Amino acid sequence: LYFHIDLDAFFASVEQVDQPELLGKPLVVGALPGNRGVVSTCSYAARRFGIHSAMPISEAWRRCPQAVFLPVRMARYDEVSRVVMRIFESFTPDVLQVSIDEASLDMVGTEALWGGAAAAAARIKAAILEQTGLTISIGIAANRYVAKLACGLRKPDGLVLVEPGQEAAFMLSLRLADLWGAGAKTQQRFAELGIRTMKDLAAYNQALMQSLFGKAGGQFLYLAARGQDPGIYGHESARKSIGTELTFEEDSEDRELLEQAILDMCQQLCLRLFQDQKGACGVQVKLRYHDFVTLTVQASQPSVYSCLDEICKAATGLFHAKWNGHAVRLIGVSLFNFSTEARQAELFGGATERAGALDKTVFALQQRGLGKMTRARLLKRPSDKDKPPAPD
DNA sequence: TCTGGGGTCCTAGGACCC
DNA sequence: TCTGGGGTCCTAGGACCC
Repeated sequence: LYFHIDLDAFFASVEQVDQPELLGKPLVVGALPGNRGVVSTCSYAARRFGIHSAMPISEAWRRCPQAVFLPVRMARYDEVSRVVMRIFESFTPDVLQVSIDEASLDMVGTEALWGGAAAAAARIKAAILEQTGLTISIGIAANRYVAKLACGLRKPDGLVLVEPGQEAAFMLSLRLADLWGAGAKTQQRFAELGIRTMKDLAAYNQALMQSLFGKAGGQFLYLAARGQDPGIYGHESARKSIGTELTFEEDSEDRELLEQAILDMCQQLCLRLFQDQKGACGVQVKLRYHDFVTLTVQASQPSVYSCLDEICKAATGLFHAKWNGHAVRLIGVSLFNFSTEARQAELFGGATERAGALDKTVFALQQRGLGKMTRARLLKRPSDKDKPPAPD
């Protein structure tokens, strides 16, 4: 059997563990009121006001001004997440981490150790609560997909077991809106096609489904509707891209400011690349205008970008190739096509020695938390780049 | 004061090659 | 009295999830 485990209102719950006086209160973790942004997670008390994840923070504020609003402390949640995953691993060696707050456990063969499914689930819940103060919800089923859906059914602190052989019947008991993998657009298509229930959906054969929703999409829906695992967590694959993006508090058409944002983001990404000892052959820039129209441009080359400067140049060039001069709401940069033979020597010191040396200085400073490069220094080239940045 | 930031995967269309 | 056809690679956009 598979156990799908989900931490309840994770970010909000961590804040409540760290600040017990917040327990039971409406708590919203995400953007701060007055800023652009959305709710990341909120406590169950906040949900009673109609607040939910991805809601604009202004709307959350309107619904419950007396709520406590806290910023996202991702480093802290990562830390707690690692503790939780380690506890899961004490119950079975086969833990598939799905996200920061979810995991899928293969519990086959652990009966002798932990007893039946219900007993094992109780032990896991107790261990997590005791060691972290957090509650979890667990779904148990013969495949990972059904286990995941079962997990979402009763929260918080839930436990739902789907008896093997009952997968198809279980699916029929769900609402169409609960079908994981069919989001807003697909739900709209369902409505247009007159599909209103899981039963309606399960009536479609595979060929018809694929003609309507594409090869992969149709296959997914066909299997999911029957409670067969469409393979959502199939291959444990390495990360394929890293990226960062920024929504400005006010839309901007200031060229220097936009370029500066790109340079800052390239620097962040380079640091991560450096820490991971990877090289990237591809750069992508993303732009969002005031009207939310979003576009992307990318470029890739046969070999790895060899230094911060090269990545910045590529990103800035892509930006100018796309930007129409209108006010920009968001800029993003990401790197992809990681080189398999990423050699750090080539990456940060080889061909372009000076730039490489500069990069190293920047990274060394950042890693020691000793301040940042100034804007001017990042912007100025090439006369400035021979000198290492002053450490103040 | 509408609409974050981190990702993954799929698809359609054009370029290019044989 | 034309303009095949298949395969692969790349790019941009989009759907979806946490």
